[in-house]
Amino acid sequence: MTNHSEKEETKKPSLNFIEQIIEKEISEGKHDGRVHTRFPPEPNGYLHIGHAKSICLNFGLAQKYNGLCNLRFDDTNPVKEDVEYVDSIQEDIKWLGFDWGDRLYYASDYFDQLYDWAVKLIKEGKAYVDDQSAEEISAQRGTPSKPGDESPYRNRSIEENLDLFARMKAGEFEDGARVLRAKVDMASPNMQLRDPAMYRIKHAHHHRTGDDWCIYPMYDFAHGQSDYIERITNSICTLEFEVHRPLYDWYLDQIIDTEYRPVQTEFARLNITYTVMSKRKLLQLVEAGHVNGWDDPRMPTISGFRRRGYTPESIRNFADRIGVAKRDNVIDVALLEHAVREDLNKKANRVMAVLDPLKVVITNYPEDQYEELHAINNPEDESAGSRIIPFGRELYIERSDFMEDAPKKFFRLAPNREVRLKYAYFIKCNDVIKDEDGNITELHCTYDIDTKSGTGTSTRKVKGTIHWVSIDHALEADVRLYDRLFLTENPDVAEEGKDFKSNMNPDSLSVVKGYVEPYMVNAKAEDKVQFERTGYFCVDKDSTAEKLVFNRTVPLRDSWAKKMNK
RNA sequence: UGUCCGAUGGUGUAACUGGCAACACGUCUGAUUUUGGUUCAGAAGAGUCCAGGUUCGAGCCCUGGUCGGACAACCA
Repeated sequence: MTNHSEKEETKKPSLNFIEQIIEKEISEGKHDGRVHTRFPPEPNGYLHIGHAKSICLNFGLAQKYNGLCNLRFDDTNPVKEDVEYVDSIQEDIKWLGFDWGDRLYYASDYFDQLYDWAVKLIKEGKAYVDDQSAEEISAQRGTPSKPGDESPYRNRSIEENLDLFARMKAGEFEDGARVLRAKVDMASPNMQLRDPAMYRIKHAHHHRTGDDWCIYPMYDFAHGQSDYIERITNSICTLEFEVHRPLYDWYLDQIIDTEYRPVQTEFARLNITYTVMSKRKLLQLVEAGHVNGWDDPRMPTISGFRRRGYTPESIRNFADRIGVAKRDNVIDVALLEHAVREDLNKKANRVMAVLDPLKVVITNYPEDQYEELHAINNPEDESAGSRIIPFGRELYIERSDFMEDAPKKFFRLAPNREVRLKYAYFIKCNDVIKDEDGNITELHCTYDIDTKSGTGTSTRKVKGTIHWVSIDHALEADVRLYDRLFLTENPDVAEEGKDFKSNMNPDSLSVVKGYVEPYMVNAKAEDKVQFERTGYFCVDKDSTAEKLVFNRTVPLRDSWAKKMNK
């Protein structure tokens, strides 16, 4: 055995810091070697690519270490939550390729247990009912550098607290009239520990428990306990919950009577250039009509990416590559685009489509004659097979593939220059026809019958190959050309008095009428193709037999355009 | 002004109990190509926030700074 291969075998795959923690726990026999994670969305919006990172992390860890991952809706605030979101979230996770088996849970499943634990805390003198308003409590909380003041209700008798809390539950009080607070430490340097609210009164209809409750637990009083109930080993969340961890542990300390205890670990959330990533901001875009719903292909939501033509594999690969760490990060959107191109290059059939048509008449091709040409569906995948393309006297080519005063390096069509029509013949441009305003309306070309594709009869070579469609056979299609939603790398940096919306790209969507080869007649929603030399496209759900609709997923890399810009 | 967290090429992530800073994206060359795509070959780009210390040896350990982030909803 060579030294080299020995090294290969012994080289450990690099682990992210959470995997290191887990492997250490396993080696120490913690949790009996179990790994059980959970993905805990609040059903108050659609999932975005940042959630995809968390989903891939939590479900991925469970897969890797032979464990389980639960789906748990964190539904403790009925005024913001809705079944629409419960449904879309499940659909998106499944689409991404993950499965929670029969472990679909809701924090609201635990409301009775949570209530009992709250009563227990009251009985132990560790919780009290506060009659003050939210404003008063807030005023007493102090600041990060100044300790808070204790509530005048902090030392009520246990009996009175028990009575008041029962009456809160019974609906005797109005929203906001009272709140149950944990008695921790108003002088704690950690603001989260300054007697945090455990329960608040909300006479609101809950999407699952209906009108059973009019008091609802806060996130902090529900989350750790839910983890505990589900026997979660690793409770993984984003960095902003780091300061909550002492409270997470404090609540657990009050209720735990086993050796087992869940551990919270935090990682940095995902940011992407030219994108905003908060549900609040995305909701604003939807509600203000800046986009057409949560699944608008310009949205960084999972449903938006799905409609845009991204594959689950590409998103999972992306999540893999960005890694997991604790420092703030901004991922270049080019990495995401690379991930889709890489996947689609292998999977998407090639098809010819002209998006900005220029008519070409092949003057030496007989009128009313047509022929069928043979085309490869995917040069990267032989099993994709081949198809037939109709060719005739009148064609469309891309306007950008013709230049009247072409530089030497322009390998496309120009007066007296020759190009190959992909899968067809060489053509030479003889005449440029213009209207009275000088706009080019038509090209007259001649073709060379000896250059037919695949015959090998041509001895000449030509530098460029362009795509085309036969006018008589092409199908008309609406093609939606999507571009980035924001003009600046960090949309949150805005001028004085303005917000992220001032950085929106006014041209993030343009719809053009294009022509595609007849092969696409039976295209179904979410079908993905590459329009040869243009980009990857996906059939939109708005598409019908009468009117095809395509969304541009991502353009092809274009080194020519790059050169032209210099 | 308190507590907690973080700092490695342009970006992101690695570097096992200290041992010549690696991989990916991006950028740039060149080759191949019936997609100016793909593929292939190659290049440039950091000496690891700063200052001390421990050590034969520090990105990793210690001390002190600097900078950045999080925390003051009856949101999650």
